[in-house]
Amino acid sequence: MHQELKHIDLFKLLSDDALQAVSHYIKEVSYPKGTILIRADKIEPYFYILKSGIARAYSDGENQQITFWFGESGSVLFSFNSYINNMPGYENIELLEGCNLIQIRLTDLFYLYNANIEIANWGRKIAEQELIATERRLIDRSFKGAAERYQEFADHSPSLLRRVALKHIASYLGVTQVTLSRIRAEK
Amino acid sequence: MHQELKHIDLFKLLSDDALQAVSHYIKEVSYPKGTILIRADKIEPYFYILKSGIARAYSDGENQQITFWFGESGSVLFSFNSYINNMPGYENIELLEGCNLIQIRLTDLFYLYNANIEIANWGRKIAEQELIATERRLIDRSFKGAAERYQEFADHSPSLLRRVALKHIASYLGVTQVTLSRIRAEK
DNA sequence: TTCTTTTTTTAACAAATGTAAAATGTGAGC
DNA sequence: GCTCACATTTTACATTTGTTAAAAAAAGAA
Repeated sequence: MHQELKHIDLFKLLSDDALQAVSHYIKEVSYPKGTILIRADKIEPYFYILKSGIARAYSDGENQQITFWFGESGSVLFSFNSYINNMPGYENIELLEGCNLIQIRLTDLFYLYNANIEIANWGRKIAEQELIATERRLIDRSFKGAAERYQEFADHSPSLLRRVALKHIASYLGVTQVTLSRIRAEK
Repeated sequence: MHQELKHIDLFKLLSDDALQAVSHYIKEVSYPKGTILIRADKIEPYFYILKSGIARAYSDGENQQITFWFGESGSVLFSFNSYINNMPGYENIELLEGCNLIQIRLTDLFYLYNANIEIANWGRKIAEQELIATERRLIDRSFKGAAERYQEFADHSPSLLRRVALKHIASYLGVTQVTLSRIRAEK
C-alpha cells in the first residue's frame, strides 16, 4: 500500500516517514458510476483522494442543480462543511464514472494533522491550491465571456469535455445549456 | 506586543506558546489610504493581518478592473501567487482607508509553519476558511440574481456598503456599475 | 435491432445586463 | 460660495443570456 501511494501526485509531496504514517489510516474503495459519495445534508465522515474516474460536486437549488467542481485522478473529494466546520454541507459529490478512491476517516486525518507537522503542512497546501484555483474561476467569470470560458475549458480539460455531460459543463461555466449549445454551434 | 495580539480574532486560535513564537517575527505598520500594498507584477515578501481599516483586492484587465475581495479588520492580506507558488500574482491590494496592519515576512511565516505544528494547522485553517467563502461566492453567482447578491451584501456587510465606492462593489458582485445603480433604484 | 429514455440542439420570444454618453451629485480645497 | 475632480445615476439602445417548448440526435435497455 505504502509503495502504491507514491504514484499519486498528491502523495509525492510527502516524505517516506509521513507517507508511512498516513498509510496506516487509509483504505482503498471502489464505487460504480452514479454513486453519490457525499451528500449535502449529512456530516460526512470521510475524505477521499480520487485514483481513477471522474466526479462532480453540485448544489441543489429550487429548480436547478449547479455543478461547481470536477474531480479527476489526483483530486481530493470531501464535504467542505463537514471537514472544516463539522456541519452538514451544501455540496453533493457524484461519481460520473466508476471510481477507485483512497479513503481516510476525517477524525484520523485530523489526528494526523495534529501529530505530524509535515502532514499538517501538506493539508495546508491542499487547501491553498484549491483556493487559488477557485478564486481564479471567480475572477474569470467577470473578465471573460461565456464563449471564452468554454474555449479555455475545452483547451485545458479536453478529457472532461469528452466524458462529462454538457449540461454539467454548462452550469460549471455559469450558463444555461441552451447558451452553451449556441456557443458550440458558432465556431 | 504579545498581549495585544490576543485582541485579534485570528490569533485567538493560537495558544500562548504559539503566539509567543509568532510575536518574535511580526511588526506593526500603518499606511495611508490609497496605498497599493500588494502589486500584481511582483513577488511580495510580506503577509499582513488587518487590524483596522479596509482594503480591496483587484485584478487589471484590458479595459476594466475587477474587485474580487474586500478585507476588514481581522482579514489576512497576501499575494496568493507569492505565498503559494513564489511567483508574481494576479492581484493588487489597495488600502481604501488608512490601515493598521500586522506584518510578517513570508520566509518567517514559512519557517514557523515548519517549526511549530500548531502554527502549521493555524495556517491550514486560514486557507480553508478563505476557500469555503470563495467557493460559496462562486456558487452564488449561478444561483442568485444580481439584485439578490446585492441585497445579501448589503445585509451582511453594511459597513463595507457605507465605506466602499459603489464601482468597487459592482465589480465585486459581478455586474457593471450601471446595473448596480438600476438595482439600487428599484427598491 | 427496436423501443425508450435522456441528452443536445434549435427556435421564438422575453428579460437581464452591457455600452456609451449625458446629467446629476458629492466633497476637497481655494 | 465656487470650482474642479470624481462618483453615481439616468437614458437610450445594443447585445447577451434566459425561458419555454419542441424537434433532433444520441445513448441505453429489452
